[in-house]
Order: sequence, then C-alpha cells, then structure tokens
Amino acid sequence: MIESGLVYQLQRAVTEILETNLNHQVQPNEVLVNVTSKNFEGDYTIVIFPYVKALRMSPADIGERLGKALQEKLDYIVSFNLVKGFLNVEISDKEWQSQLNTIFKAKDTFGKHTSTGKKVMVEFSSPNTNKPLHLGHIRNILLGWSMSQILEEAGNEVVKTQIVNDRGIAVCKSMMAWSNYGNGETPTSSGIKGDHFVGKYYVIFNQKLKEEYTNWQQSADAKAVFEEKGKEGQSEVDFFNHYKNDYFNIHSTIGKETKEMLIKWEDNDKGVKDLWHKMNSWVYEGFEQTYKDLEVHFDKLYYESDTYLLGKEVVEQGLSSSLFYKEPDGSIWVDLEDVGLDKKLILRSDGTSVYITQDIGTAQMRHADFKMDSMVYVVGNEQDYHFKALFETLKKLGEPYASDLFHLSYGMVDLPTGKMKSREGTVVDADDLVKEVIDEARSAAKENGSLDDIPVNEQEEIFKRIGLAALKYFMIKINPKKRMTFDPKESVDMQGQTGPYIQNAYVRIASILRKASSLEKVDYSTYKSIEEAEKNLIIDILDYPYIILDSAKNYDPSSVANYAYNVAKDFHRFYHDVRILTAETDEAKAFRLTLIESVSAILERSMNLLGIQMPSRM
RNA sequence: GGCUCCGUAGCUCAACUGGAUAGAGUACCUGACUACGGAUCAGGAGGUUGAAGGUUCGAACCCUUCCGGAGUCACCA
Repeated sequence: MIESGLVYQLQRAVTEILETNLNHQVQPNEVLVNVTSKNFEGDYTIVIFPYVKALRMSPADIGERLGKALQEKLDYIVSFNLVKGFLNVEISDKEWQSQLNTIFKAKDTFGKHTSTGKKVMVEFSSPNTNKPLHLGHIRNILLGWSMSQILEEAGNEVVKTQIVNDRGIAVCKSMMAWSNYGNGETPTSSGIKGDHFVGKYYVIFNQKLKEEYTNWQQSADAKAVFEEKGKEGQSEVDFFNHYKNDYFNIHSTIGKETKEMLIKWEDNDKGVKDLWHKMNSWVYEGFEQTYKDLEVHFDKLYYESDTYLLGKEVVEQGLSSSLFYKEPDGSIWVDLEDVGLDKKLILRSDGTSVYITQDIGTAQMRHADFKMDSMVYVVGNEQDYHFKALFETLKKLGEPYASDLFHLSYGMVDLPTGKMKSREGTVVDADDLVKEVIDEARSAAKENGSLDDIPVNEQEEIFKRIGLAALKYFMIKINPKKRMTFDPKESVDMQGQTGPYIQNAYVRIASILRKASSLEKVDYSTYKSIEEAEKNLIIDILDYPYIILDSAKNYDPSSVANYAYNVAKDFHRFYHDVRILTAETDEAKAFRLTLIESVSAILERSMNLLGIQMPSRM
C-alpha cells in the first residue's frame, strides 16, 4: 500500500537520484519526507542534511541538484525551493486530483496493509472475579481493544484474549462473606448486577475483618506482638496499620477460615466448588454486560483455575538444561543477571508455583492452542519488572514466539482528588461511568433539540454512541505510558479535542451528502485551482497508512486518536472556507463531494479502530 | 539505596522518534455566516520544554550530574 503512495514515490526518486547522480546509497524509507511546515512554500519537504557529510557537499549544492533532478524525474513537481537544508517541493493540482481519484476508487481498501502473515495474541482486561470493573480496567480494555484493531489494520491476524483471575484468596473472601452473611440472597432476589453483588460481599468481608482486627488490638495477645515486633519508637497505631497482612495470616479467625476454604478448593471439595461456580457465574453475567456496554469482546478466554498449576514441566526442562538451579531449601531459581536483572524465583521450596511459573505455562498453552508469532500483554506499569523477567526467561527457554513479546505498559489512572483506593471508596465504577457519560450526551442533545424528530430508540442509540465516544476518546488520546488524571467533568466534554467533535465532522458530511442526493458524476479533472484546505485534506488521507503502521509499531493507539482529530479539524476549517453544495462550478462541487465522502470514510475507519461508532445524526 | 518510567502554556495533552519560528484543546478576552448543522470557525494573550553542563549543522528528544513525582525491588497476584 505504502509503495503506491505519493510520499514513497518521492522517497524512491530521491534514492535513485542519489545513487545514479551522486553515487550514494540509501533506503527509500530512510529518506526523510515531511509535510511542509506552513511557514514555507511547498507541499512536501525533503530533509537533505543527512547526506551532507557523506557527499562532502554543501546542503545548497545537494538541494539544487536534487531539486532539478526530481523535477525532471517526476512530472508532477511544478516547483521547488531551498531553505537551509530543506528542499520543499510543490505538487501539481492535476496530481492532487489524481490522488483523490485513487483514494476514492479504492474505497475501504485504501490504506489496507497487505497481510504480514503474522498472528498476534493480545491479552487485556484480565479482571479478578471478586469485584466489578473500575476505571483502571476501562483504560486497560480500551487500550487492548484499540491495539487489537490497529494491529489487524496493519495486516496481522489478531487473537483477543484475557486471563480471568477466578481463584485465590481474594475470591474466597467474597465466598466466605456470602456464606456467613448472605442468607441465601442472590443477584435476582436483590436486583443487583452479579459482579456488583459479589463485590458487595467482598466489601462486607473486609468490614468484618476490620472489626475483628480492631477488637483484637485490645487483647493481651496483641500487646505482646507489639512488644516483640514493634520498632524502637514506633507508635502502636502505626505498628498496627502495617501489621494488617500479618494479622490476617497469623491471628485472624475469619482469615483462618478463608485460608481453609482455599485449601478445600484446591482439594476439590464439592461444597466449596459448587459455591465457587455459583458465585463466579454471577460475576461473569455482570462482566458480560459491562463488556457489551463497552462494545468489546474476546476470541478466547483463559481461566486461572485452569492454568495456575501449569509451568511445572518447564521447571524440569530448565533444570536439566541447567538454565535454572536449585537452592538447598529446594526452591528453584533462574539467574537473569546476564541481562541486567536479578535472580528470580521460579518454584517455591514447598514445590508450589509462583506468578511467573504460571505465566510461562500459560504462554506455552497458548502457543499450543494458536501457534501465534507474537504476544502483547496489556498490563499496568507496576508490573514492568515482572514482564521483563518473564520475557527473558521465555527467551532463554527458546520459546518460538519469545523474540516478539511486548508488554503494553500503561500508567495508573488518578482522580483529581488523588489515587483511587478501594478501601476509601474512591473507586470509579465502570458501569456508573458508562451510564453517566450517556446521560450527559442525552442532556446535551435534548438541549439543542436536533434529534427530536426521530424515534426514541434511535435517539438512545445515538446518545450511547456520543457518550461512549466522549469517554473512549478521552482515555485513548493520551499516550499509554503516561499516568493520567481522570477528571469526570472533562471526560464528558463534547467540545474541542473530543470524540463528539470528530463525530460532528462525520455527521456534517453525512448531512451534506444526503442533500447532494446523488454524487453527480461530473468529471472534475478540469478543476484547476485546488484550495489549500482541500489539499490539506488529501494530504491527511494519504497519511493514514503511515499512521496505522506507526501506531502498530509503537503499540500506541493514541497516535490514531490524534490523527482522527487532525482530520476532523481540517475538515471543519475546510467547511468554513469553501462552499460545497453551492460551489462556484460543477467541477468544484463534484471534486468537493468526492473529497468529503473520502474524508468521512477515513474518519469512520480511524474511529472504529478505537472502538468508537459514528452516528449519522447527532 | 539499586533499577524503570514520567516532568512541555494556569490546567489536560501533541510534537512524524534528532529537523525549520515547540503545536492543539480547555479556561480567559475579542470577533464570524439571515446556515451545506454553532457539539463549528477565526484572532489575542499564555513557553528559558524541571535545572546545569555536553555531543551535533540542528536537542523537548541522545549523554552526564542534580531536583521533583510515581512504580518496583515478596517463597503475593
């Protein structure tokens, strides 16, 4: 695709000239071609500084020779000028028309990348089954989903997956609380969505634990612990704040019960397993609804309950190839110091596996299932170190996909009031948030009354698309690596650089095209005076395949989000600068109608990659 | 303390991975079409890119040191 584009033609022409005229070799994609900055004459700019040293000529000399040769070689270059080491070339109006023709004829195949033949697995979301999804999951889900779409657009086959953390002590806490205090209540009987229902019992558990802990602190037992383990000069209050985990593990009655429940679960105790199945199924119903509301889905689910014992064979394999080693206490380790990391535990001294063991096992299982060439893990940046260690270990083990693993690490989502903390109830719930943004879209639309003439169910669909666009765009436009502040007020903004702004451009075009009824098939090749605003839009569209490639290469959906905004912005300006339906000539009208139809297609495709649907009205 | 990431306009973010005079949005001020949809457009003001050195024709980006913030250094997941 790229190979047929205007920019590539320039790059290739430059390499050919450099080679034949100046005997200097470069690869076409190394030639730096930018859109000319608006303070200078020209359309595209070739940066010639890189050749100065090798050719031992002045930038002016190289530029002059390059410019002349380019003009001879490519008949659509009408002029060129040289500013310092920058060669600006101007493209003919005829060529712009021909470019638009190509774009328009290609329709949805424009910018499609040829298949890379590679299969990529993307893991995202991966929630625990003891509480509902929150704001942090939303960032994860939106990143994972958009990244999957973009990788596909870049020519890969993509398998979307998640690992459901459906077992462990946290899950047992909810189960414990429900069996002690639930009195047979169910999501149906209480009218509470399943995941919220189970989450409620997780909260109850923590309340009960806290009560128990507070009471215990008055006991002689507690005083003795403080005497023995408290640091010099540490207050009792401070000590007990930090002792919480130990209390749960050593002294707590309900802690003990919960741990016993986990052991029973591992022993396949029927009563515990039945309870576990029942409560997890409630949670899954709830998750299913949230995913549906967010318009995402998965191709394959993995469950931790199936994978938590995996990876032990690997340990044998690693030991026999002396990749791993055994400590006297029986624990097994891998030494990653040669790649700048530490020694990492692979198997506990009691023979049970740890997180990384499971991840190795899961990766192997996935490869057996799908034979993927690479994997992307969408996981928060607090696990940066873990994934480095995991990837290095997989490399050492010689796994076939190990050279192509990526941790799409993203920053935490903060609230303007600070960090989200479940204990302090400052967590933003995913379902609440979705509902809120849709409400906001509804009231904005009701205010300007533009949708009053269509059926209510269609209105609701549009409100949903607008609200979700605001939320999704707000979160995806930020570079994943950055820690972000989530201001609920800003997330429902619909003016400026927002999802609805981009939708508005699309809706305007749809409205014009409806009025134009039939795209009159006037031949616009006689349209001579291409406007600046028109040219900008064509340049934007031509940029699409590069943006996709760039976004896929850098694992960064935000570049697609920013691109879509730029296109919409250029369209809005164009819309004010020129008239479309009442254009000066029939040629101009036909040209512009063709142009905006192409713009609307590219807007829709870009936004769909981000998981955002376009409304036809708003 | 070691390692990793981050620091750009009052605020939220860009900057084609080393390219021209660092751009948008928001908030503030001033304007625009008797309309192809005002969820729009134009203008103004707002910057020593955390600081200081260095490399380079050229640095927000690379190197060094320092300052500030976060994460991580569990036989937790």
